[in-house]
This record gives sequence, structure tokens and C-alpha cells, in this order.
Amino acid sequence: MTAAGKHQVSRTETPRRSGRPGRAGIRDVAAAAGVSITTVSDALNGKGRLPDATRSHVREVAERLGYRPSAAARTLRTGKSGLIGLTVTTYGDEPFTFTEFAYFAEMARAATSAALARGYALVILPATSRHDVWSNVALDGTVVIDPSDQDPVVTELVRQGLPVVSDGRPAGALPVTAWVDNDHRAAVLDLLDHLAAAGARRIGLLTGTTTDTYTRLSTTAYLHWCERVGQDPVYESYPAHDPCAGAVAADRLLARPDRPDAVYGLFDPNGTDLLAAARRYGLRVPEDLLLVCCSESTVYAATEPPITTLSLKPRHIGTAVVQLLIDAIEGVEHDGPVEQVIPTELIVRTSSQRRPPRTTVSAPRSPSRD
Amino acid sequence: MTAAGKHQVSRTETPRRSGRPGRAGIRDVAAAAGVSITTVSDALNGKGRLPDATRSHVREVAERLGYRPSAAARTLRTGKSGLIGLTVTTYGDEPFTFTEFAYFAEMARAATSAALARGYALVILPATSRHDVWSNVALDGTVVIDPSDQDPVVTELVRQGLPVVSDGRPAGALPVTAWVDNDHRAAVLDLLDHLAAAGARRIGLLTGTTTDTYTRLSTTAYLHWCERVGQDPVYESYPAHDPCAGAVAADRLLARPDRPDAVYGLFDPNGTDLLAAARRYGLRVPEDLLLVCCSESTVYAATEPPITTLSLKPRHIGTAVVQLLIDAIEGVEHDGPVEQVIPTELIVRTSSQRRPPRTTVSAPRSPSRD
DNA sequence: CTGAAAGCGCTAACAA
DNA sequence: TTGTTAGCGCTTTCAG
Repeated sequence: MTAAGKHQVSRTETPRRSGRPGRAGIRDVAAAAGVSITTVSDALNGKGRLPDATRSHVREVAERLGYRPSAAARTLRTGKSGLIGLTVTTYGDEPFTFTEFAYFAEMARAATSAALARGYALVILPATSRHDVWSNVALDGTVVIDPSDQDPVVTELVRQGLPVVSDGRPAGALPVTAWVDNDHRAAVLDLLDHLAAAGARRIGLLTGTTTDTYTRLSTTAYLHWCERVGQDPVYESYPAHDPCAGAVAADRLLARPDRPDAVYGLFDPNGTDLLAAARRYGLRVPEDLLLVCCSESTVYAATEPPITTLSLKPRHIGTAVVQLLIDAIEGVEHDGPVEQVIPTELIVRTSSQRRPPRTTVSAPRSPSRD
Repeated sequence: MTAAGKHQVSRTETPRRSGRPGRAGIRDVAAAAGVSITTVSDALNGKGRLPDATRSHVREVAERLGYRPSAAARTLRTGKSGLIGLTVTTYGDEPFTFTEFAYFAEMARAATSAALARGYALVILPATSRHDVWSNVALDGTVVIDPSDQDPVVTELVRQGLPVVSDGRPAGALPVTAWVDNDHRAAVLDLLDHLAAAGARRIGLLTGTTTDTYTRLSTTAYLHWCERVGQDPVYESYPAHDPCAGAVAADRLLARPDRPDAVYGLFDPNGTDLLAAARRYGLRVPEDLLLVCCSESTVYAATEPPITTLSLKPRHIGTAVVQLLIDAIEGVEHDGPVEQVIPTELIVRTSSQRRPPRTTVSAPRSPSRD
């Protein structure tokens, strides 16, 4: 059935040798099914219009032989790998910091699910990865978390023509394909209003020394708010990637002569740190000190007292980012903008309510009800 | 310099067409540098013994052209992709549960770093991934977290001849290449002894209804210990993947008529849940109730009181697992066993010390000292 | 509607 | 030493 010695030279007497021993190739399947390799490819990928009988027969044979198409060959041929990079910022040698754990974990989890549902898988690639690692993996596109201004990785990826979607609006003129972010400014203003409504007279801020967009926007919003209401800013900064520095900064904030009667902490562990500091200074929460922190952790529902948190909705963000990226990869045109703002959520708990909801409280050790 | 029309037939008048527009191929580099593609390949990969001049010249030209080798082509040719799968258990549609966040995040973080240091990248692949996703990515090997007995994914991977290293000793006769785990039994026994030494008379357990190895081994160890010391087991189980169920189970445990005077919680959030439950019942920690939970979270250093935790050392595990896997991939022979046991660490804090370092404690409500 | 053949971009034998 | 060539396993025009 095959024209043997026409004008082929070397391929005479090895009719079916599979590449690696043990794994069946498409040729093996074709031979076993008595069809051509084209038919096998089409049958398995649902491409051509073959009779259903042929299709199912081929599928059956492939199954029986344990045939697995080679991802590398397909990628080489089609130019699509089905792989999406997930680029995380690094501090020192480690990808992402401890304070970002919950956020990152939630975000990555949602991103993984969303990607999977559309047939893609995620590759974790720290931004500072060795160059050879980046070029060793065929990516269809990349999600970048919080890219810095002029990020060399993003620039390079875009130059290669790969779609890049960022979590966090890109600083500077970074040419990303799309981005997803919260409205940090609005979130902070809202939250400060909430605290003021609960009776706060002097609101303090626990912020970071880092220059990432989140920290910068949030801090700026705080300063604007202070200016608007005529309050002197009261804040302490610390390197957010140092897990111990937070506790020290929290302590410093409450030790100030102009001690605030309410505090917002920008980072996840700030809640427990501030609570601990408050105990050290004999401050009751929420009676003497109102507390809010930005966190995705559920532990704050069970602390004493439960602490009000601002959620950035990392799951929404993870999902949105991946959808946008895959749309770009697959060439889906978007009518709307390629910028997406995800609303935040303020989860109000006892720590930010001067009048707690419970009615029956046996008089605590503080006799003063006002 | 190149012999043009010797005995080539079809390749006469297209000297340099690159595959995709915009990206330079190895041929373009060869042409631009005036050498053959082999020389380019060797120069860039540090393979052959070329003069340093040629090598640097080629590198320079490649750089200038913005040449990036095609990962797909290299993978197809060499059979190595530089990609390692990180398989996580799934609950519902989501990869890993909330209670495993801190553990997973730490473990994945360490694994990512370790892989990167050896030139590999990690691909997140939930165990329940669609089959087509698995076969769409060329993996050199896989890390499996807590594989279940007869795990079909592992079985399939091993059948394909891929090395598989598991975090958690494999249940049943799962043919993994290597595994890394803690000695959960010893850890629990140690911890119970610690509580008993602190004065616990009746130790309770907060455990899971799931059948994974960790839960099973830990629970069994607890039962053994109870038998040994002649204590009636006091425990509550709940589905660990449900974040709310833990609080309810903690409450149930402390509401029992045979209320324990010490509790060990197997899962991360148990500490805060138990603390909250203790407050509801007016139990002081550690005076009326000793508390320990298994957690990687630092929040327990700042709770009131700080809670003693058992750390499973996920970073050690993540690193070890990846090292073992890459060794297997690269054919490094191990003299030692391919089973590695990572020691746990009990971080003792106030919650498990009946005599806290502070000297002034008003007499607890239980007058009976014997 | 099916099959043969041409590569995708690279590496590793071999030939010069 | 450097260059030529044959594929890795698959998809995909293009003939039949």
C-alpha cells in the first residue's frame, strides 16, 4: 500500500520504529489502525470530516496502545504550548514575601482554576529567574504580578510579541496587553470614612517602605484624606518583606505621643501585630483603638476581638487576569477596555465599631461606658 | 564561504527566511555571524571546543539580533523540557484547600526556588486536571503532594517512565521514585508527652474526616498514645476543607461533658478556632486549657496568648522533594535511600505551658490539683 | 474523503 | 575545527 522505492533513498526498511522505546508514536497508531497518520491526527483532534466509524476506531486503537501525543512536537508545529507564565515578584532569593502569602495563594489558586478550565496550565516564574529558565519554556503569554516600572522581563516578553497581562496597573509606560487592579485610592478613602464614622478622631497608618504601586497609591490616598479632613498624618513605615519589622512598627505607632485612636494597616499581619501592641499599651479594641487591616486571611474572624479587614478580592483578580490573557492569546477581540477594576470589600467586624452589635455584655473590667 | 550550489536541490534561493516574522532563528544568526548553525548552537550552549573568539562573536551577533532559541524545538530534539509538574490535591474545583494555604505556599515557594536554582521551572497541575492538559505539557518529572492510594495520575506518569517524587509517603503500593515526609507518628507522640508534662490530664484531638495519610497517621498515633497512658480518647472530626466546620467542631469539642483540659488541633486554623471556643466557655488558656495546633502560620506568635505550634517544615520538604526529583531526572545515583524523613519542630509558646513564665497567676477555677 | 510529504527550529552524528 | 544532514513527532497543505 505504500509506494516503497520511488525516489526515497534512506527510508527503505524501517517501517515502524517508534521514537523512544515504550511510548507509542502517531505512526504506531496509524499502522495498528490501518490508516494514515493524517487520519489519526484528525480523528484524535476532531479536525477533518471522517466517518464516525473511522474516528472511534482510531481512538480505540490509540487508547489501547496508550498513545500520548508529544506536547513538544505539537508545540513546535502549532506554535502554541498551552502554557501561561505566572510571574511573581521576588524578595531576596524567594518568590513572593510572607506577607503576601494569603493574597498570592488565593490569586494563584483562582488563576490556576481559570486557566485549567480553558485548557491551559500555569508555570511559576519568579521575575528574577535566570534568563535561561525563561527562554527554556515556551509560553503563550504571561501574567505579571505587580510589575515595576520599566520591568525588563515584561519589556522583553512584549518585544517577543507575547501577550502580557498584569495584576496591578503597570507603573510608567509599561506596554502590557491588559491589566486588572483594584481602585486602591477609593478603597482607602472609603475605609477611612468608615473609621471616622465610627468615631475615630486621629487615624494612623501602618505602611511600607517599598515603592510598589499598591503601597504608593494607598499611602497617597491616606495623605489626601488627612489633608481633606484636616488631620495631621500619623504613620509608620517598615520594609514589608521583613516579618519581624511589622511588629516593631506597630509598637512604634502606638508608642507615639500623638497616638492615633484608629489604625489602618496595609499588610496582612498588621492586624495581629497591632492587636498585640494594643495589649501591651493596655488599649482596648475597639473602645480605645479602632483597627482595620488589609488581609485575605480568615483568622481575623476569630481573633479577640474580630478585626475588620479590607479584601482585595484576589480570586476575582486571578480569574480576570487569566481570562484576559487567554482571550488575547486566542485573539478574542474585546469591545470593552483592556483595563479591569475589581471592587474591594470591607468586611466589617467588631474592631472598627465603637458600639458593638451584641446587646448583652456583662460589664467588662472597664466601668466606663462612654 | 558557504558552498552554494553543490548538490542541494530545493533550497536554492531562500537563503534566510525565519520561521515567524520578527523572531530571529538560529539560521539567521548563523548567516549574520558568517558561520554554520552548528557553530551557533555549540557557541551558545557551550558545547564544542571552538575558539573563544568565535564563541563570543556568535554570542554577540545572537544578542544583537535578539535571538531566542525555541524551547519547543529544543525539547523535541533533546527530550528534556526543563519543566517539573507540581501536582496538588483538589477539593471541588479548586486546587488545595484553605487550611493548607500556609503549608502549601511555603512548600511551593521552596520548591520553586530549588527548581530554579537548577534551571527548572514548576508547572502547577491539579490532580484532577483534564486529561488533555496533562498530555499537553512536556514534563521531565513530577512532584505529587499527598497522593492517594492507587492515584491514577501517578500510575499513568510512572507508566510513561517519568520520575515521580511525592510529598508524603505514598499510600498503598504506589510506585513513586522517591518520597519525603515527616514522621507524623513521632511528632504527635512527642507533642502529647509535652502536653502531659505540662499537666494535661485529658487531651482532646481535633481531627479531620478525610482519609489522607497525614490525618490517618496522626489520629492513629493519638489513639495509641491514649491507650498507652490509659486515657479515653476525646476527639471531634470534621471535613478539613470546609473552613467553617472547624469552628463548629472546636466548639463541640469543648462543649462535651468529658471536656478535655488540653487539645491538639491537626489543622492550621484550629488554633484560633479553639481559642475562640475557649473564650465562649470562659476557659482561660493555658490555665484551664492547654492548646497546640499544627500550623506554619506566624499569627500564632501574636495571639493572646501565643499558641504552641507544630511545624512540618514545608520548606525543607519542598526543597528535598525537588532535589530528589531533579537527581532522578538527571540520572544522579543516590547511595542512600530514596526515602527522606524531615524532622518536625514544636514551637513552644504560652498556650502549652501550665506554669507560664510570669509569676503572678490568680488561682484558676479548678481547685483540685490531683 | 484519505494519504503522502513538507517542514516547525533545533541538536547531534557524521563528513569534509 | 567547521559545515552538512538527518531527523525529534507532530500538523497541515496539497494531491489523489
